[in-house]
Amino acid sequence: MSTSERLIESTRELLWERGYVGTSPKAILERSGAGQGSMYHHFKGKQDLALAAIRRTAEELLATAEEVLTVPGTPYERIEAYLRRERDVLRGCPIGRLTMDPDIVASDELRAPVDETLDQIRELIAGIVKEGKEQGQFGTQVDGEEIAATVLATVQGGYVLARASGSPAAFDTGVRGLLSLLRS
Amino acid sequence: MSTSERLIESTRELLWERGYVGTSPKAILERSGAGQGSMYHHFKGKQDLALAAIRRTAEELLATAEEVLTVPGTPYERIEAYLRRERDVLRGCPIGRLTMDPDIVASDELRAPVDETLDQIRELIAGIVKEGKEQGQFGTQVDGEEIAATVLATVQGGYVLARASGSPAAFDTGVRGLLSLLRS
DNA sequence: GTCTATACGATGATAGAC
DNA sequence: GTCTATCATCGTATAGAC
Repeated sequence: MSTSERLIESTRELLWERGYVGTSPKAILERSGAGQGSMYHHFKGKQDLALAAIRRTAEELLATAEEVLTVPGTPYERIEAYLRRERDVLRGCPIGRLTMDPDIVASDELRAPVDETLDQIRELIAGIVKEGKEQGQFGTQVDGEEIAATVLATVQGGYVLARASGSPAAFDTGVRGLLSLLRS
Repeated sequence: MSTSERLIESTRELLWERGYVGTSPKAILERSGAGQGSMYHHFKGKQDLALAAIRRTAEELLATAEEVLTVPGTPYERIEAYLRRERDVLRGCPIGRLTMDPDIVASDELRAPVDETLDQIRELIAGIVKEGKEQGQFGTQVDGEEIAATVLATVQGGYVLARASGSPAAFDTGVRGLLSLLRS
């Protein structure tokens, strides 16, 4: 792996573990094994490197979501697949966690990939719900965009509850609750 | 207000805005107007002061939740009151955001008030859902604990979506979706 | 492309005078 | 109780040699 690749991958890990404010260039250098000079040769600075890392993580997350949401099955089953997909719950969402970082939210450039990714996943889910409504699987009173936001929020909030309690159980409980409502 | 009070209040604000890793003793001193010596006289250090601040914020959040969840009305209406209560959505949850802070999650002492608060709110909601089931307002297939986790997760995740997009709208959309499911 | 040197303010705290 | 001084380390770079 090239030095620039190692820098990006190490930054991705650290951003996931410690967020943007909690990640120092020094920590990135130590983890990647790169030297000071290399980092500032390949990237303009911390923010520039973080941007590359976030963009890659965002792409990956979207790809995973697309994959899971297009498994064969009914609309309900595809949403269930998304909600129940394997996750490292206690690590939190590598994209969603960034929204709690003051420096990310303060920068339009850093926030953009976060916003776009969540938005695209939301649209995917909204389309599936719409399909389910047309097939009569969901009631006509439900709205695709709204349910999509609820599904995404349940996942993002599930991470919060799980990390608060130190156990993935709370995430699963919230998901089961939402699925029971989607079935009724 | 006493110096110690001003220190705690300033820390509460900064923890809400910037989290634990993003908050420096220096910033606290500047905001509170206190001097270095005062801070280390009243508190053992950053963590000790943060603990006092978090405990107070936790108490306040629980009190607000209790108040809203006991408004007169049906179980559905009380949960709706909780979901729709006035919030400074873009600021995020002063307690929930702490779960994305690596130093908070790494310390049992700092994490405890966060965990307990969310847990108590969850129990309050679970009790209300149970009541609603007994009154036949919710289907018998729904589980109080599960729905309570879903409600809390929708709120916590709503903050994430709102902050990602830079607008409170996503929070409201997720809430409306959940309410539509709870009605059906 | 990578390395070392250098810089300067911030971080988180201790010591001791008042 | 509060103030100022001092401290070692970290954070975030820039400069220039190799």
